[in-house]
Amino acid sequence: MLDIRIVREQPDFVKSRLALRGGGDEAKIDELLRVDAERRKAETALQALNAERKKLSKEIGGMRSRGQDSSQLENRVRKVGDEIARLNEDVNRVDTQQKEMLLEIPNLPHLKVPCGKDASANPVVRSWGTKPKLDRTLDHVTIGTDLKLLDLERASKLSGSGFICFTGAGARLERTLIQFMLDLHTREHGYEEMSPPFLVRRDCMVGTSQLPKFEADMYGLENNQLFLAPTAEVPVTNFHREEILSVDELPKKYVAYTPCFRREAGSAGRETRGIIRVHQFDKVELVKITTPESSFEEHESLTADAEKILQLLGLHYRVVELCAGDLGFGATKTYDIEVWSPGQNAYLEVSSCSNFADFQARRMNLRFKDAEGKNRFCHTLNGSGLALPRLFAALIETGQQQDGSVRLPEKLLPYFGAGQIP
RNA sequence: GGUGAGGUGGCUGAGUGGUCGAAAGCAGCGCUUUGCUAAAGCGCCGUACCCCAAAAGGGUACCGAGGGUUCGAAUCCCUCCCUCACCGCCA
Repeated sequence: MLDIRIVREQPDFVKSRLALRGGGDEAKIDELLRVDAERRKAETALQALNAERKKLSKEIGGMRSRGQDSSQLENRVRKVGDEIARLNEDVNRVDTQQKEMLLEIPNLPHLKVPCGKDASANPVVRSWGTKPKLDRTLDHVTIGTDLKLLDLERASKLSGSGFICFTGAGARLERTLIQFMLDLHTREHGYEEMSPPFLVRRDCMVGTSQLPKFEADMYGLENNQLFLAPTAEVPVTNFHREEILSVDELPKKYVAYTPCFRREAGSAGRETRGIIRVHQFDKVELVKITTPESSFEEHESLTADAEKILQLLGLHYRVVELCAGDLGFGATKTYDIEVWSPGQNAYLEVSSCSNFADFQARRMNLRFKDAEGKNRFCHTLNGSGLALPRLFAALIETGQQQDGSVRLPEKLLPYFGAGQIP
């Protein structure tokens, strides 16, 4: 949620920043300001009437206690009360309208974010390793099915298309990767492990800005008052919603493994083969809550923490910075980490590391008390560390051998108990 | 799922229709006293929003949330949310 004061004081700046996203949101600003002016006008009038009623009611109290007749005054105040009721409705209506509008406006891209319309304009920030030279290149579906690591046909028998069932060594590899990542982030990177609920309230989904705009992409239950979390970002970031944290407990660093549930309506296309885009997938997520002063620095280290996984697994990847037009709704700055998939002959996004600045914190009223004792909004960040199915795919595609087996990275040996499959 | 008890400031906790944004205590901040510590005394100490060019200042709202009754609601009524206890069911 944007700070209405900034919108009020620098509307042209806000509009020009929003325009960079290319979503047409800058057109909403004038209407928002009109509603804001209306709201403040109605509020001021209401407050004046409230002050009058308060004063007169006290007089009535005084007269009664002295045994005087106050009926004339009471009649007068009753009229004021009627007026208040009427104005109150106006204020509530306009206030709600303004809040709803604010919830639909995306975050401003950070000043240093590159301009560009879509993913093709995302600059590559760095890359690590090189594309492996393979004797043959099968894709993960073929490898996985041949070695009985996963069974997509039977999965669809259970849940329809877009679901994975890992089997045998595949299921073990999935579990191994989760454990490996959690251990690394907790032991080496200083994150606190959390195992949150997978179902979250509507308020939480609004807090991290999945709602109201993207309700169609979410799985809702209980008359849409409860949702299957599309990412651990939702329960973990909202863990401290409506709290005032003390400045010396920041930054908060959490890591959580959860399954993630997404409808991804209308996303059929090139990326849908195999396990690349599914309705349920596992993910280890990193979340930080920081001060405004340190969030960009923390963003860099969070991204590095996620990259470390790929480095230890010896998988080639690159990091791209999202241009303004490709930025997610709530993010002010984002790095995507893309692992190389020999089978797809493409880079696959396995992590999206974003700084939301105070955008989410405003929505969830998450604040901290600074050194001067003032309450200020926190900054929130998150990034996958990492998303499992695509990592799984890259891993078995990169490790595939001439004889049909898959060699696994050494680092997984103590976790997996074998250096290759089968 | 059933029954019951509750939700008041950072915390504890008073307050059942009027001058209550809310007693008191604790914690915190400042000052005085003091060789230091301790102790004591005095003072300060919520948040959001609105008005004002700004500051100073002023105002309104907030006692879980939203409605209602009333001239006036922390206090009475309704709905919802949450917490706790016991019972039932259950991995």
